[in-house]
Amino acid sequence: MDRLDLLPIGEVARRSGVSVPTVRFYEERGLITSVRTTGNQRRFERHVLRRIAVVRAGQRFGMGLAEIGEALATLPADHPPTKRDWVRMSSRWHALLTARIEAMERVRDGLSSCIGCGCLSLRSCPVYNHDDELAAEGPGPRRWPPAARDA
Amino acid sequence: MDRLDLLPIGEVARRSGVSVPTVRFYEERGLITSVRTTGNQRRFERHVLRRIAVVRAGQRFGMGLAEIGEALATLPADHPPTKRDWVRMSSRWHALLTARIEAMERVRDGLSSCIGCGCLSLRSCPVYNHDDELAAEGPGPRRWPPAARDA
DNA sequence: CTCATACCTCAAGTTCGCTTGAGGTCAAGC
DNA sequence: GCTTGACCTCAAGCGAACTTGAGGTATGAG
Repeated sequence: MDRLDLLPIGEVARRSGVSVPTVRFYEERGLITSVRTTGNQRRFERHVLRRIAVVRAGQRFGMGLAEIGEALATLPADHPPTKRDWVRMSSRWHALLTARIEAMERVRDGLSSCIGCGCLSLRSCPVYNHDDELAAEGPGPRRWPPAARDA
Repeated sequence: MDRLDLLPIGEVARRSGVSVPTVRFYEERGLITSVRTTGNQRRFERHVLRRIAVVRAGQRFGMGLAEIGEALATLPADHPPTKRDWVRMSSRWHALLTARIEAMERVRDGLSSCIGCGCLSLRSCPVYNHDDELAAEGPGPRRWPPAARDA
């Protein structure tokens, strides 16, 4: 059964630029899948490289693995995705990214105007008071952005 | 000694919108300071509210507390900062934010062109391969952005 | 057959930015 | 004097995204 065109984990790691434990970790999180050899070793299809590339790209957009996983779930897991699959997924990401960029721009410009007026301590300040639903997110680190609520 | 114009921790928390433990935590990290009453309770000067506002703003820019702390260190800790102090600090942040926004735009636009060519798995892909210094950051969570290395 | 890698699993550690809890003090009103 | 609520300290926990380590198996070259 051990097909030759399947990649062992070290190859996947090398080619995708992540570490071997990270590849296992991504599999554990369901972001990628593998089959096993008769000797219980993982073998990956080539298109997991694309999936890992998507994961890394998503992380650069400030997404968590869970969120990325949802996006990946819209792609076929068994066969390599078609161009249509990519276009669909990535256009959503494009919109999302644009929204986040705009949010950052608002904060940045708020910063300037705020400095102009010297109001940083006031409740009406756009920097101080940009989104006022405080805390209420439970423990764990605060990520940027807290959520994609704006736009 | 217990001055009246100093704020107890609960007031600081309420007015700044963070929790009481968080205020203590920020003090522990040196982001803010306090004096103690005869009964060992914290009392804060009013301008810590501004400092906390700066912390929250910085977090929205994707900065870590350490980085924010460095910025705050350029402000006077003892007396309320002057407008000049703010301008100096915030103009640096403005530049930094602009750089990050531009980086995100590059990634976003790379995403589009990438989809156009269907190359997401290739090493030459601008999304896949945007900054290639991989891993090598030790344990802990990956932050966004990994660093402000670009621009 | 032996040896060096590359792989396996499972458990525990790391950083960040907090929260939660236990157990105790302080301040003010009744 | 008593109770209530805000405060104190210290310790431990959490979620994210991994890394590191211990101890063992597979696979392929010599």
